[in-house]
Amino acid sequence: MSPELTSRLGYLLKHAQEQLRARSNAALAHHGIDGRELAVLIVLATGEPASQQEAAARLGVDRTTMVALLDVLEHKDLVARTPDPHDRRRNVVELTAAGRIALQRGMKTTDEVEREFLAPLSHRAADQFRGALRALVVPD
Amino acid sequence: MSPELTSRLGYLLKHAQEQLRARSNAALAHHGIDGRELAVLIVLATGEPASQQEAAARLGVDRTTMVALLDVLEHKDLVARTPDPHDRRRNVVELTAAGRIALQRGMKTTDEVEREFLAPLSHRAADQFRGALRALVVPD
DNA sequence: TGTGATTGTCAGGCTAGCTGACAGTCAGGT
DNA sequence: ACCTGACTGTCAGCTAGCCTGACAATCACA
Repeated sequence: MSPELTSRLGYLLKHAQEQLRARSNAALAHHGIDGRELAVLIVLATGEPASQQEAAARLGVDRTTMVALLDVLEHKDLVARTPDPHDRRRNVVELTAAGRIALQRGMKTTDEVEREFLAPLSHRAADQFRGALRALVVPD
Repeated sequence: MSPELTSRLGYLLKHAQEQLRARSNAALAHHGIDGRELAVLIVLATGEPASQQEAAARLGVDRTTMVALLDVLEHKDLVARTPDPHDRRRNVVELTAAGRIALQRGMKTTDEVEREFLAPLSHRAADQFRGALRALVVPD
């Protein structure tokens, strides 16, 4: 392994992300969802019922991307789109009962995957790593 | 921002990677290369002259991906492919003089970008973050 | 009323990466 | 010397993920 490369942040972040993504998706496959879909379920479960655009903004994706994401989740009966009576341009997107179950199981699964992924670090180092990442990503 | 989401490792890693990638590419654009291409230059500069396949392995990409990457870099006159006299199946890939200059400038630029990216962390926390990432990604 | 903004949707394009095939070349056994 | 199998670079074609630009329906407000 090239020593120069493994000290470049870009390389390390890319490969860390890719590796965690692969492991998460493999584990989540048993529940019939992937990491991106689980993230949508999480967003929809927190806070008030959201329009598609609000959900997209919270997740940090484009609203046109959210359309396809919800198409899949709706087809799996994990979320439901209903027209907002107060603003007929909007859809209110909510978890179904099956969606809430998938959310719980998915979170448990990815918790376990994260723990294994961070296993090379001490408990303390893992916490610091998480904190540093959050400080870098979450504004202010 | 959804509090649940910002404590998921997958979300944080993905957005950290994406943000650093965008900043690096913006800064590197002045030198006519992007982050992926710089990574190839780094790989080629470290260790002995490599075949395309060795370079691909060191970089962690597929050999078919390396073909396209080198096509671009060769067209920019930053690398040169020459047939290996000891094994005519192989190409020996090396940096040109312009490639070495681009490498130096690119590394300097991304060093600066990395520093800005890690600015929210203390010097000490940034070092620990780097170390943790390396421990997670680099095998053994 | 009507003018501009907003929402969900879709078509099309782009990037990055993979798989599978191919010709050319090498190595080892017979 | 030959043959079989493995390896190298290359290309075509596919997929996933994401974006831009357009559109109709709807809203807000002068």
